[in-house]
Amino acid sequence: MNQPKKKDKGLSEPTKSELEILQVLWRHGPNTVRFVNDRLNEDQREVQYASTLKLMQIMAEKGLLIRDESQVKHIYSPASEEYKTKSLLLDRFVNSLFDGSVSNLMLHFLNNKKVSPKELEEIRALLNQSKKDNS
Amino acid sequence: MNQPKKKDKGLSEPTKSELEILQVLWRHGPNTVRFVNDRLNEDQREVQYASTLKLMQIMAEKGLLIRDESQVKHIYSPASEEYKTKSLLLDRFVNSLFDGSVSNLMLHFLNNKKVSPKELEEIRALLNQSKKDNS
DNA sequence: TGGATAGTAGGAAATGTTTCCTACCTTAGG
DNA sequence: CCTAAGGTAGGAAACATTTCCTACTATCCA
Repeated sequence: MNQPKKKDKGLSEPTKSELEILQVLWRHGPNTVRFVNDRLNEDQREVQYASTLKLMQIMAEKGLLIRDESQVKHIYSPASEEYKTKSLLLDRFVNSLFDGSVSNLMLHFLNNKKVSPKELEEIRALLNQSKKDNS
Repeated sequence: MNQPKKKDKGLSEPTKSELEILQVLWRHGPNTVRFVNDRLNEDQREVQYASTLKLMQIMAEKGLLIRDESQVKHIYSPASEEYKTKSLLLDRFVNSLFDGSVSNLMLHFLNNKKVSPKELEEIRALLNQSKKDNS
């Protein structure tokens, strides 16, 4: 009865909808509910303002967002850094689907032609770069 | 009002719990509820038999599983191939978090030291292999 | 000042997911 | 034949997530 209550840090798992909101804030920086809602409606799907508001309020309670109430129009920002949140989600994902192994994931991609030659080349370049850095 | 109802193929998204069940069937092949439930309890977490049964029945209704009722102990098997389901999930994941780009994902990994040197080498080998195959 | 406009807050309800109680059915063994 | 053991089926209930109605408050400007 004490696991899901993580007011501690921004470590709780964002849900799908919550992730959409985080994406907007990551891309465009701290912003108002109005802004986020507009972005969602333009880029993703139709949502009522009140729905977005509610969700962002909940996220603030959960500790996923930080709210600046110093102005009438509250400003929300992600509580945890983008890369941390993504790492968390990525870890869970790779663990659950690919036995925690990124090379398994890559293997899957390669076997299923999910990667364009261009991307392949990019990845190869990345790896070479990291080899240099590490050596 | 007509999108989520996909009795068509096994194309609907498995939920987390559903995925656990699929994993068992992928690893061990078509099996009974009893077998799956035992596996879950051993490998993952405590679940009542009736819960697993219910979930697998629902999955059969949804079209995620196929049920062979010719015997008293029904045999369930995944309706869609492992790689197809994983591709679907992977696609959605990469799209939502990494702009649909695998190299973005790799970049994220590399930047955050989430890959061991050993894994790096494996991936590099995979890439080289695929280079050969394609040329 | 007063009304329109644009916010926030608080429920409540609709959905989606998961869990498991209970009833019933079939089969094997004594 | 009867019973125990082990299946399946059908709800109901507990959560979790999402949506949005409505009330209330602040601000702007005619």
